[in-house]
Amino acid sequence: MKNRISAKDDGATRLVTLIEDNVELRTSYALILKGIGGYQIIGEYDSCEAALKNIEKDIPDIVLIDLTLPGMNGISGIMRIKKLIPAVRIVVITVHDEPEFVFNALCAGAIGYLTKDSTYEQILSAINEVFEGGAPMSAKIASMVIKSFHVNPRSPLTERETDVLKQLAQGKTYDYIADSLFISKDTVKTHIRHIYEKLQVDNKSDALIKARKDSLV
Amino acid sequence: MKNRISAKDDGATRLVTLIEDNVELRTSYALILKGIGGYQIIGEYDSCEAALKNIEKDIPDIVLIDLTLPGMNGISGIMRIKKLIPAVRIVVITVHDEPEFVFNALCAGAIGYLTKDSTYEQILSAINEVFEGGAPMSAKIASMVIKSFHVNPRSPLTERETDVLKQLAQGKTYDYIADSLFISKDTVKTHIRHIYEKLQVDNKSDALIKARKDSLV
DNA sequence: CGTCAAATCACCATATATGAGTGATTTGCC
DNA sequence: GGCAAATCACTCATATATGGTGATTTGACG
Repeated sequence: MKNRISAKDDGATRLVTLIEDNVELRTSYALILKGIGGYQIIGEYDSCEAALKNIEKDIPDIVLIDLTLPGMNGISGIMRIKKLIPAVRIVVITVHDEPEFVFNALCAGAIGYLTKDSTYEQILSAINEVFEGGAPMSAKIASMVIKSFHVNPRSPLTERETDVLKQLAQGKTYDYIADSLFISKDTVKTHIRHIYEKLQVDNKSDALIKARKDSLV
Repeated sequence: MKNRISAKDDGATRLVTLIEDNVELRTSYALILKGIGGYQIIGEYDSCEAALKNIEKDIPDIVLIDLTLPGMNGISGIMRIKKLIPAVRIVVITVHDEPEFVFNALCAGAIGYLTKDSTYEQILSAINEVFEGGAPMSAKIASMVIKSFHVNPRSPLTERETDVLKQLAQGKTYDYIADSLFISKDTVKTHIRHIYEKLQVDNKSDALIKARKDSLV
């Protein structure tokens, strides 16, 4: 290890680990990276289990990983890898574009998410982007991610009611909300009553579930 | 309006509104779009107020907007525009890369976020990307957005405690959590006690604040 | 000028949730 | 054998949430 330079140093070799059970694909990825300078495949595995056995001595800078793998799934794999090497940058390459896969992978620690319709040029530029501090995503994924932030522009709630709901959603108590909005606890209660009426619920849990479902907060 | 074709039709002219108080920049953006086919500047404004007056008759497909503007700020502007025309796609172009600006703009309804160090090529390709269902972001912004999903891989909490905390964070009651995890309410309380000990807090609100701060959920 | 929605505050009553304390069993791992 | 994790039980006091009813002020809109 002493004669290996960290990828953070300028011009250093960037170490890449591949985790993909499809041999053809894995070989393709390896070829893309070998074809250009600056990258070295430090590990090639067909399962997370195999990768995890070696990852602490490989110490890759970046990991390209599929999500559907024999044995441990990719999401769990990402979590375990990040636990062992928090600084590693993990990019998902998968056919899956379902929200569960995408958001679970991101929460687990992925810094990029490419779908398998990506061209080799896109994959390569994604990897370069990661090293420049970016977070590459296929267009559809980026759109899903950004839209997950959007709040309903035509909420039935008033601005003040939304303020209150927002804090309820953060687990704040009536007292805390009253203080932070400079109103009395009774006023908070009135707003909450109106919120429940408008959302047609009769308790906090259901209100928050509905609020999340309808992107009201 | 009857002789105007919606941008959703193939080959139709794409209508763009610009909201930017810096005349030089605004003119540059206009020139970029005029220089290529398929785009038409339907509105050019130096404030949200001015844009909002005309937006319902302009009906742009896309809005390029700055965040720091005279009068109404860009975030409020985005919210109001989305309220009037929910289908419009709004792309922010600003110097600001602070989290408050970024996440507020995204929550308000922006589908893209470019910093002003973007090249004209990047701006143009971003606009095209929007029309292809994408969500263009500058590299640093994409990185901020994705990292906001990451959970701490070295949480002090056990898996089960994390399960409980996750549900607490969603506003669930002890009873609800007990049911959904198939354990007794007393066990839930025990887990919560342990969570409070580990996070060094003594109430739910503070636990959730700390959990969010440390990305534990 | 009248009406209405929104925001504000008050008081009463009850049920539930919460937190703190204490103790105990089982399981699996090193 | 020791330890951490997960499970469940019981008690007690207080905080919190919910429901009901009513009232005032403000600003917007026609």
